[in-house]
Amino acid sequence: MVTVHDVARAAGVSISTVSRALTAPEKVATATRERVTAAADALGYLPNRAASGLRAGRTRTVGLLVPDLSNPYFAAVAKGVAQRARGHGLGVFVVDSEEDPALEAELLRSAVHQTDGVVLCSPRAVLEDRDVLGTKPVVVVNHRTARTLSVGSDGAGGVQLAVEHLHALGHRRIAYVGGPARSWSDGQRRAGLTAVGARLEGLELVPLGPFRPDVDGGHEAAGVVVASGATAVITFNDLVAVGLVRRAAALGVQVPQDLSVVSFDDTFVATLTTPPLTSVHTDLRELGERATDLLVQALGPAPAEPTGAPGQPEADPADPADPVLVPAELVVRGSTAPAPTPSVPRAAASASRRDDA
Amino acid sequence: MVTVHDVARAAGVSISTVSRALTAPEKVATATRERVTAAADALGYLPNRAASGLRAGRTRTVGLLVPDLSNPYFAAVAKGVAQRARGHGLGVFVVDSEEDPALEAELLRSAVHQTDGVVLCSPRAVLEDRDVLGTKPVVVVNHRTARTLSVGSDGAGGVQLAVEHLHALGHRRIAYVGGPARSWSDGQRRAGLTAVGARLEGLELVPLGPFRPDVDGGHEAAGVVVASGATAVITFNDLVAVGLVRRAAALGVQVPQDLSVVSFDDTFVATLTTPPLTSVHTDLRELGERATDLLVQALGPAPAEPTGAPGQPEADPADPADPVLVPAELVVRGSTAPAPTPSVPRAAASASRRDDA
DNA sequence: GGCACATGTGCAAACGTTCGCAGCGACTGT
DNA sequence: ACAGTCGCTGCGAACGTTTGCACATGTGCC
Repeated sequence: MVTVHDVARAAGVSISTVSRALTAPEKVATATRERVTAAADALGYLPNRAASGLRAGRTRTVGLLVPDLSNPYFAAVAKGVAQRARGHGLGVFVVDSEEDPALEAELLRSAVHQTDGVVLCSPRAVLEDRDVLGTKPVVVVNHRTARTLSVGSDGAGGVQLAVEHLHALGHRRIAYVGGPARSWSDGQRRAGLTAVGARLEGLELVPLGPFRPDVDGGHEAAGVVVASGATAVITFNDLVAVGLVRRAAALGVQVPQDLSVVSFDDTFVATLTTPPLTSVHTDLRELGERATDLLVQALGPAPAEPTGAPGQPEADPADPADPVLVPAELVVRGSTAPAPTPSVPRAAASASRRDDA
Repeated sequence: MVTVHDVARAAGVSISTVSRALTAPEKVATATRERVTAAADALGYLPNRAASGLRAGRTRTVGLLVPDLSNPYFAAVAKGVAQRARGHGLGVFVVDSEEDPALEAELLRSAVHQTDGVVLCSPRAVLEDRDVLGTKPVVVVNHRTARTLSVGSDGAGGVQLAVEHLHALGHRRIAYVGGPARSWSDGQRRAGLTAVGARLEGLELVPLGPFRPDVDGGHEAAGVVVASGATAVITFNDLVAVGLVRRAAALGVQVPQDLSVVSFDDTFVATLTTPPLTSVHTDLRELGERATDLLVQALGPAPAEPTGAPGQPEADPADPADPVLVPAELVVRGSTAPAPTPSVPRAAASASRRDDA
């Protein structure tokens, strides 16, 4: 193993100079620096992370805690984190909590302990562990907490895009198939729903659920949606849409002729179904990237703060508890179509109401 | 931050004893050990990974290098690795090479340097870096090299299952839509193809390709497959099958009435299509787990070998260069059906030939 | 020409842990 | 009863790096 000593000997300087030449190049004369760097990569020197972490107090490693690494959603976020971390010269320590809240709490604690900060994805446990959260910066994805920074996708905005799209196609009665009750994302979307409901007149919005966020949940939702009399439906994610479309077909309801469907997430599943799904797209890689950027910013210039508030972004006037939102965009595919003609009278009624406004 | 010193003080022993009580419990008297462990988790002590890694020479961390973390295939393998590593008390340092061979080589080098060993998934680069490979154990997934341990899915066995299934349905002319030319997996499958071709008589096997291992590759393959006159086709993976089924339908060839399709991998994509795909399933989580087990075994009891062969599993008579194979199983769904009747004469012909044998 | 000052470099002390070595008591065999 | 042994524990030195401090040299100013 080649160490600073070897490089120092080769370059004819002391180990301090080597260390400085590589970590704080401006503190060293240009000629010396070049000699050092030349020697370093001639010998193939790579600094020992353990040693530097030990002395400097920061490990140049971030933790990434997800409920399920094999879930394409988290996998995409993880990729964003990994990519950005590498850009910042940070390593990624990845942990899978297996959807278990108790395990998650334990792993969070250990992850925080051996990294400089953690990106916590869609936490399943309520995080109240003050001593864990106080010590190092933690960025939470798809969740809001008073004590940490957070990022999330703009579910409210996404819902509004979806509703506007359906409205433009003439739909006036639109159902929403909700996800897990305690989910922040679901809350965001329901909030967006009421917001757009207040804005666009003559619209009847039918929030349903909670349903499980998978194909089976879609199966269960299908009956309720059909019974609701809605001509269009927005689903919590792609998988729910898949289940819903399939079961609806079994009930004799064709998509998109009889029922328009807009899903959330726009994973590649959306492109595989027949018809392909119109979906609210969020760039999950970007979600991971933004989370990492936020974390890096919180790590900031402070080399090692033993305690106290994690480095506040001083020029940012926004409440740090408000999640940074990654914008949503609507990708229109084959699962949405103009509202079926039988609903024309209803559309006419609502149009007249709109004239009143 | 709570250190061994704090625990030692609380337990009334020296720091050496604390260290031993936690890392080599058998070297310490039972009473003392209990006092130490009690003090340790009363104070919430967690050993500092950097310090222990520095002194002990092993980091208790494994590296995981994948071409694309957001690819569900690798995500599943990654989950297996993460799970098993946790079981062994190891951390996972994850790196995404973004499908770039040059980047992969560089990242491999750095990953090897700061972990105890690396699981390298489906390498895109030829790994010839002797000094990298010599120093720490590396387990390669889906690849065979002379210098490292490896695991892979039993593609040859999988092909044979697929062919037998199709043969039993009366198919006699079966195409194979191959993946990337240099791919180990593709090689395995072609080998399985010739093996089963030699075993079952009256069978015409039509290897095609290489094709890109995605939906577009399937699109391109469709025409060739239809032109080949095969009544059944085996595809390199699910996505290829999706593309193939879709384009075949456009050409007026219905699956499974006119053409039976068996895909590889059995990701959840296989369940989402219409018809759902008959697919050769490999437990990817298990692939990751086996890789990790192999790595742990190579890490073995040896605390820190500076150089030389990575600890050989002494009781294992098999050539360590032979990949450990994870078995494949066939999951039968809707994309396979009895061979269309026009091929009956051919089936009869081959049946008569079989009588000869 | 001497003084303050900036700039570049080296020395040595940490960081928290592990582990070789030695000491110390208790137990065993003769 | 005494030497030898063994089980348990503490001392202190590493591991490779960073960084405060001191020192040497060169530069500008009055």
